[in-house]
Amino acid sequence: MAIRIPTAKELRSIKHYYGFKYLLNSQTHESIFQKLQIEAKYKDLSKLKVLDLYPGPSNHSALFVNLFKPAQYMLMDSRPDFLRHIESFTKGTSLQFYKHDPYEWKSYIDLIEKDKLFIPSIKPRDLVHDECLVIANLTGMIGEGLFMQWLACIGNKNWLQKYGRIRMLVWVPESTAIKVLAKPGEQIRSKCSVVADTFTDTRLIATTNSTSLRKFNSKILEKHEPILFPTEDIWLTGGKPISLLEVTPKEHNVDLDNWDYVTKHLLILKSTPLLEALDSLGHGAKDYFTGKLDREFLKKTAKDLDTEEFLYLTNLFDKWPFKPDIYMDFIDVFQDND
Amino acid sequence: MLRYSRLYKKSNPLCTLVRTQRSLSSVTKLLKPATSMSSTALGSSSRGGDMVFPRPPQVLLSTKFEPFDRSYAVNNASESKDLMNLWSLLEACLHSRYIDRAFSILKSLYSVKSHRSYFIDDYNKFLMVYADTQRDMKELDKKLFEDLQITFPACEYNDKTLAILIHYALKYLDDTHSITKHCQTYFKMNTNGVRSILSNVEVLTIQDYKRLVNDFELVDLQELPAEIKPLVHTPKSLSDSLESVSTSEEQPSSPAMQKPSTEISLDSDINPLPKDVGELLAVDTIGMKVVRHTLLGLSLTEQQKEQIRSFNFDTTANLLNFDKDKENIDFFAIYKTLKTEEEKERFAKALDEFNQERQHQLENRATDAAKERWKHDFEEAKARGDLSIQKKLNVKLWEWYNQMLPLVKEEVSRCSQVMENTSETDDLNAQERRQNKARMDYGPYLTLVNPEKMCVITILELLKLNSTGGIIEGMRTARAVISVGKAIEMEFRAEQLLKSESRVFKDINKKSHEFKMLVQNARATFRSMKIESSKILWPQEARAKIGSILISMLIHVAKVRVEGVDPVTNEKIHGEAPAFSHGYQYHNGSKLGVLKIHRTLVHQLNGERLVAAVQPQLLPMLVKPRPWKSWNSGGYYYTQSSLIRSKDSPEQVAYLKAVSDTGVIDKVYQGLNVLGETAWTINRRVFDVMSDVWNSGKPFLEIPGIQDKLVLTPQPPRESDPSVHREWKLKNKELANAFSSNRSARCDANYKLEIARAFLGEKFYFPHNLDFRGRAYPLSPHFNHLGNDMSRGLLIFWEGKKLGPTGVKWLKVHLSNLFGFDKASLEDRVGFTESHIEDIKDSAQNPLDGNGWWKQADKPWQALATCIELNEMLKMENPEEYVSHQPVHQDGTCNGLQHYAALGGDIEGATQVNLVPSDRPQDVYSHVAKLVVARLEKAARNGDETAGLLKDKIKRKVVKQTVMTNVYGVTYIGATHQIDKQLSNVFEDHKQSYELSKYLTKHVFASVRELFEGAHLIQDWLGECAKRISKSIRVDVDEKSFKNGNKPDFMSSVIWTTPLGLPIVQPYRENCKKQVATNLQTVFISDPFAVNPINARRQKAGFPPNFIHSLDASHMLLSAVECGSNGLDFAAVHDSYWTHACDVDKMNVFLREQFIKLHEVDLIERLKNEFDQRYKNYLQILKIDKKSDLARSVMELRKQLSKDLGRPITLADEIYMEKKRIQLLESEDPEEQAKGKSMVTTVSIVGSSQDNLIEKSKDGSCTLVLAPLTLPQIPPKGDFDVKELKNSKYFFS
DNA sequence: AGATTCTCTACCGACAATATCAGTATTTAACTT
DNA sequence: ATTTTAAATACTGATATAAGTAATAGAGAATCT
Repeated sequence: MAIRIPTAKELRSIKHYYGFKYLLNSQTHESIFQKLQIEAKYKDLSKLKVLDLYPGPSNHSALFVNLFKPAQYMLMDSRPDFLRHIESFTKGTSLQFYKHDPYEWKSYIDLIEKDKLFIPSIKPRDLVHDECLVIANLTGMIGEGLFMQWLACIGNKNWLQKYGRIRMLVWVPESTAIKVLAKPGEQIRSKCSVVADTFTDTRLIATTNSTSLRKFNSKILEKHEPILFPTEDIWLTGGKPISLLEVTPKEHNVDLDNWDYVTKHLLILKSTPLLEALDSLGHGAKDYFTGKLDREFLKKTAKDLDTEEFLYLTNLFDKWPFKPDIYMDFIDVFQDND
Repeated sequence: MLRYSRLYKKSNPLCTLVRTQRSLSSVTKLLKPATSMSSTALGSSSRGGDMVFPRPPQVLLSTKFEPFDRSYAVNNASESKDLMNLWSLLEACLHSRYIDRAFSILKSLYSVKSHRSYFIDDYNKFLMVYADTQRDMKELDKKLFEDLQITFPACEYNDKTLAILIHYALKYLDDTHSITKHCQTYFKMNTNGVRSILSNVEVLTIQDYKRLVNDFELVDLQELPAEIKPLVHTPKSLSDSLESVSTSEEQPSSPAMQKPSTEISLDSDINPLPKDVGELLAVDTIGMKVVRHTLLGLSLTEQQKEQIRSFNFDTTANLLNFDKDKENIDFFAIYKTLKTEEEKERFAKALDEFNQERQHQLENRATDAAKERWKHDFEEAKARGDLSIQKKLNVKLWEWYNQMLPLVKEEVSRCSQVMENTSETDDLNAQERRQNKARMDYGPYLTLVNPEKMCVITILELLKLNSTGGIIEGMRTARAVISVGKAIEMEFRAEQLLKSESRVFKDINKKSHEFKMLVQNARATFRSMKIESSKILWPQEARAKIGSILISMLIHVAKVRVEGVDPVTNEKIHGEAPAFSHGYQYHNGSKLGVLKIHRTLVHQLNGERLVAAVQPQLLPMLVKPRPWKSWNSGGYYYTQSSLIRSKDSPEQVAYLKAVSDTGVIDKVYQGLNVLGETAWTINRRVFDVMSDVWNSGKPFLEIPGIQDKLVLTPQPPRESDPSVHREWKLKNKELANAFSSNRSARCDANYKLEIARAFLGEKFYFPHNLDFRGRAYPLSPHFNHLGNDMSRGLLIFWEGKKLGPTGVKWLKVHLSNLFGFDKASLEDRVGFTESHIEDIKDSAQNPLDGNGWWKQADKPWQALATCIELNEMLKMENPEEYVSHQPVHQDGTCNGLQHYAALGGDIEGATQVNLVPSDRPQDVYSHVAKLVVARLEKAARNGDETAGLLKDKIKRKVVKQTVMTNVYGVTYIGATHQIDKQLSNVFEDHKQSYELSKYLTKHVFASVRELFEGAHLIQDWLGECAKRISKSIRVDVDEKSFKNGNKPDFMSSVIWTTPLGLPIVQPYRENCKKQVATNLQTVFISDPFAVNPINARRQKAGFPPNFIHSLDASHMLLSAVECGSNGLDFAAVHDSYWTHACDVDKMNVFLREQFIKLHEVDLIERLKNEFDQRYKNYLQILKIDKKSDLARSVMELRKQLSKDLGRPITLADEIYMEKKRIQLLESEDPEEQAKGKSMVTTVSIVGSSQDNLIEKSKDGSCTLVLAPLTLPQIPPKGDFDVKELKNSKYFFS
């Protein structure tokens, strides 16, 4: 039996959205799922476990269950204003609800290891996990930060990603999507797009049809052909546009600490030729690197570099006998004790 | 020249200046005429006798917002900012002799109309330099004529201009006739009398005066300034030596001539010193012989005499003893052994003479001294053939210095070329052209100090900043560049002062003591004048720029040997790496520029003693500080400091300058001078103990132990849970934090000990200045009597006084107080000490090996010092005969509340803070605790469980901090945290203790409020006033700040005058920082000249405590003056007053008298009057009920007006109209006055309404209206009469 | 006009974000009359 | 030589940065709709 999809009417009582935005148009959701080719990616839907984080109104959740009937569909949220709503509409359905804060790492440990309510199977890393899917909405204020941390988790292979390369469908603010999808050479190319490039295949599935659409990398738009939906479909109206990303983890073997240090520092001076920018890596970095790299390459800037080039530099950095202590790379906040 | 001005235009504020002119003039036109405001001053100031409360000077009460005083008489923020920059640049260009550019800057200055009347000052500066380079009188006359007639027609010469002409006439003309003719003409041209011309001692030299008086007889001796007179005309007894002296320039080292009247045998070893040091030194070396002679003439032991004989009095070689193994003369020990007053006096004089010279050296030759040390160590190492890989630090520094120097010289010469436009401009690429353009900006500043010094300064500054700003092995770039820039500026000022001083006094030699004193006196006057004249500070931007240039050069050359591991072969390899490296770090997503110091260098620095980094300019002074005479003249001799530490607020400075010379703040000067005149020395016994502890490297009391390098915990495996990673990061941050706070604590202690060591046996003084509320602070950082227990324990008075009967008692009380046993009666405190006589003896005799009783004290080091003193005293047959040097403290019991209680007249409150005589001291904290308990019990009886849970837990300690901070306006949430800190010791559960804290805080607040009812009403009143003032609008508000047709920016800060006449301006404004490009990176700095919108929140929160602090500061200074004039040595830490044990009773009487005197006047009423005057005609925005009649009539008028205007009326329009109305009302013309009276504006409607308008009717729709600013009524005062204080012995105890 | 979202959070001494780019303003040059 | 126009440069303001919101939570102001 199909689960009733919450209507806009019953959401009216919810006042606080904590800055979160949700797409409420079921039709669009349906075409999104279609585009995602869920059945193709998860051959055995009866084994599929879905973890839905910050589901909010949860109408996409209901739709998903109705469409694909996965083995398990777990919602996780803890925002007071949504609790009542989620509780009431999941009652008597196959949707499960875990009342914990998806922001907390501990919530996942509790869910999986303590309460054992949602147990992802462990899958080898040579393939994408085909029995587990994460759906999340990170359009709130803390969203971008959390998203970046999740991406880092893919790199680290920890958190949920320790069970295998678990695919994630994440709603993010459009600005975040633009950033993450930036390619080498672009102005907004930044650490997070390098992270996304290095550890994931990220596709733009759907996005708001807004004027800022042009800020996306045009090639990406062409290639991904995202579904466009009007601003009016977003609940709470009048807000900023949002986008849906499909994040598919890649297998990798990156020297993370050094890589992190190198990319972070180089991208500070992202439009400065490497010849100069490299010097900020440590005492005498310029001398070392100029001896190891050819002139043409040194004319490039950090924002032009692709994944491979960053990895190459990381490797060089690691081999540098006089490299600085990368673990001292933080600031000791001044605190008064009186 | 045209070319210059073109270039100049390109890169300088001139263009913006000219641009803004148009929009400006429209604003200026609207300003009230200058005359209208001075009439608003409070009555006529009948100043009689001992006026403690002088009327504030008129300028302070002007309703017109004047961010700058007369020379800054500009009322547009951006314009004044440009002016400051232009001045700074002019000064720099003149010093570097870029005449043409200077002239073009003059032209831009001239174009600023509002500045026109002061333009001549700038021109005079130019003229002096011009004359110096021109060397021809005819040219000079011609130039002046041209300039004043044609180029600057609106500018008129003044007496200083004439003085300049006279000076150069005397210099360049050689025949008597033409000199006489010229000078006569000039004198005739005077604008304010011949005397006024002659008063320009910074222009005319002693030689000039002599020639004018003696040779040409153009002026009478009586016309000369008082300080100069004796130098020109010397009394008979001195004329002989003077005669020989004045010719000594021609015959520099003829031994016969230098034989002075005193009978010191003069060896012929008068070393001619390097030319640039000036002739003064050579002579002073002889002076030092006099010192030695005088000292030897005292009745000393043979050993002491031998010490003195072998002591090198050459100050260039023997400044302060920073050498650990060397023992300087212990002047203090000698002084103590002297028996007669006469001998002491002679000794003091000789020492003072010696110290005068040393002070001079200390302030001036600091950087050279550092350089010499490096060189010395280098050469020593070279001689030993020991230039090994692990070089001594100083050897490295010397090498860096030598490599850096040519680079700096090169850059300086490039700058000069650019400035003089001699560089090839054609075949330059874009990069170089841009660089040259940048040189136009910083060039003038970079060429001011010689390259050698700049190198040394750069190196020293960077080393000093090691591990600051939260960077583990390095520093923040922004801090570094500005520090270096500032240091260069400081050096420049000192150098400049020294140079011009020796210019003026170069013709003088001095031999006899009396004559020397005269010269000294004249020099001091000269210095004051000179310092005042250089009021211009370098813009922050310029500092950052030159700082970055120098630092990047150092980065370029400074290399260290480093060790690394080849990752492939795993072999150790050696190499060379830059010692400094520029990079970035992130903090919460913000970038931060960082200058890293290489680890090997950091390790080396940690091993070194910190001698190298002690800023020698800002040490305690060896001679009495220069007395404060005006806002920027006082304190150190060559290092400029200002009376108040203004927080980058030109407004503060302007108000200060306005009163600086009017005499109204003389009491402030006097008070500060008393503080500065207190002579100190180091307590050697305590120092020895500390030194032992320090060298052991172990932690002891507040001295942390030596620590090895920072070891971070290893990273957990990558795949562990994110929370584990987070833990790891936090842990490391904690480790780093502990490490660096330990490091900085040890550094701090190290500084203190090093300075103390250097001053062992010396007599020294602390120059003071004020924070913006008027509280006094010593200028020397690191080590002073405001420091921690350690600093205080090291300090004793230089002068000793016999204890006498009361002294013995007070010394005992003092010890008891230091142990925290200070809530008992004085008798009991004496009892406390007497019951520990054995402990005291043990502590004094075996401080480290004994029982260590002293370590249990609240303030152990001071307790140790007092134990030692008591022990010595007890050795005396008659303890009362003991000569004590120990300062004894008298602390106000919650001084802020004392002032509040006096203001509010709370009887109960006054009793609790000891304003009322009592046989035991009252403890306000315990009392509040009691009140809280009473409340809780009552609540518990009514069935409040929370109260029941808490009622037994309320101790003094729980409420203490909150009661204390209550005066500072602690918020509910802040107090909750404080209490939670205490309660969490009792209650395990975090949540519970926080809940309880929230509950308890309410009761504590209520109790305090109950106890100090009147005080709190006043606190609220002050807050409300501050709020309204900071949200008020001046009628001639800057039109630009009406951004969106809405409210304008609020610009008025809270300003008041302390009882001592010191104007206080709260500096809290929004900080508008901007990015400024430098060589290394951009830095984010605020422009100190900018006038930004008010930060109303801080204004409001800050005013009550600041006002109270301004009162306690006044009280302290008044007490200081009183003590000073009664011969007491006096020192103070805000609300803790110190003097000799025997004088405590006297001091207590004085300070109570002064407190009464302070509060006899109704200070609150006085404040309100001042506010009413100052903020007269200011407007405020009110919310009134839309349906009220008043609102209706305002709306009516608005509708009418907007119909006339043909567009909707804005707030700006309303303000403009009101401005017009006020202008008319204040007009001289009766017709206009009448017009004003009949004029109706929205404001006048609201103003004339008798209703109480204050924000009523929250419900119902409201409308915003403009109203004249009104302040709330003063709350009623309680019945406490401050006169009761007279006999309250526990007021300060 | 009314709700929502920032911002602080006890005073003073005291101590600090930066790279990059789009868009606009101003200057310089290039060109025409 | 002067005026006009285009290109170049300078200046300003906006935005992104990293990636646990440090431990805490309520009042008051600023901003948005």
